[in-house]
Amino acid sequence: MVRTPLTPLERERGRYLGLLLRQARGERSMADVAAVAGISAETLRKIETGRAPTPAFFTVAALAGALGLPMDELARRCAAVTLTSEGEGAAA
Amino acid sequence: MVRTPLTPLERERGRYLGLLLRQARGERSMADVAAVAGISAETLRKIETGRAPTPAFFTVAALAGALGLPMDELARRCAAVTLTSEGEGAAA
DNA sequence: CATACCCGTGATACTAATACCGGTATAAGA
DNA sequence: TCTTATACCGGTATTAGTATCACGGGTATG
Repeated sequence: MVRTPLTPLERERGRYLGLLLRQARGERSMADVAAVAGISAETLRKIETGRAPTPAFFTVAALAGALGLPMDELARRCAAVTLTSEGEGAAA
Repeated sequence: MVRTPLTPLERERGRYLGLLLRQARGERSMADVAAVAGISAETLRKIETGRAPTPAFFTVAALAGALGLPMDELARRCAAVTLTSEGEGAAA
């Protein structure tokens, strides 16, 4: 095993990141936000649904910019998920 | 071509990101910072030298935390590289 | 000289991100 | 009903990140 597979906790953290991004997107369409961020709508959908739990730094940066979200805020809240290590709620 | 290869500009941006991280590391050793961030020293080396130009979001988040750097600052300065699109200096 | 770090590079292994395609489902509107 | 728009899902293709191993150079210390 050379590259460690993502742990369930990392996947949970990715789902939570996607949830935050989706909430920030609000009423705007995926295609719109993806176009502004310069990524494909498919990729945005995968990130929002947590199927791409560890997206690239600049991908998140572009999304955060398009959504008006501070990245440190995102990272902090996702880190909280990792610390609590609940696994089910991922909310609050 | 399904996944777009990294453009020279994206690689340049990655080199600049690595430069910023290296500057922030200062006198500390790679092994120390990598251990604190929870990644391997080899990976940190690749990121700092720009051989991994688009690291994962949480990887950068862990490094930023270990180095006391704000991620928004990092993203902003790297975005400036992309905008100016110089390609050689990558400094200042 | 030997030992031990620290950094750099290359090769290798394996997983994951990104993108495109087709299909499906749902809701709104003519 | 038919069309359109949006989003979800599966598969597929390709590139890239992450980790380990091995080797080399540099520096410092015994």
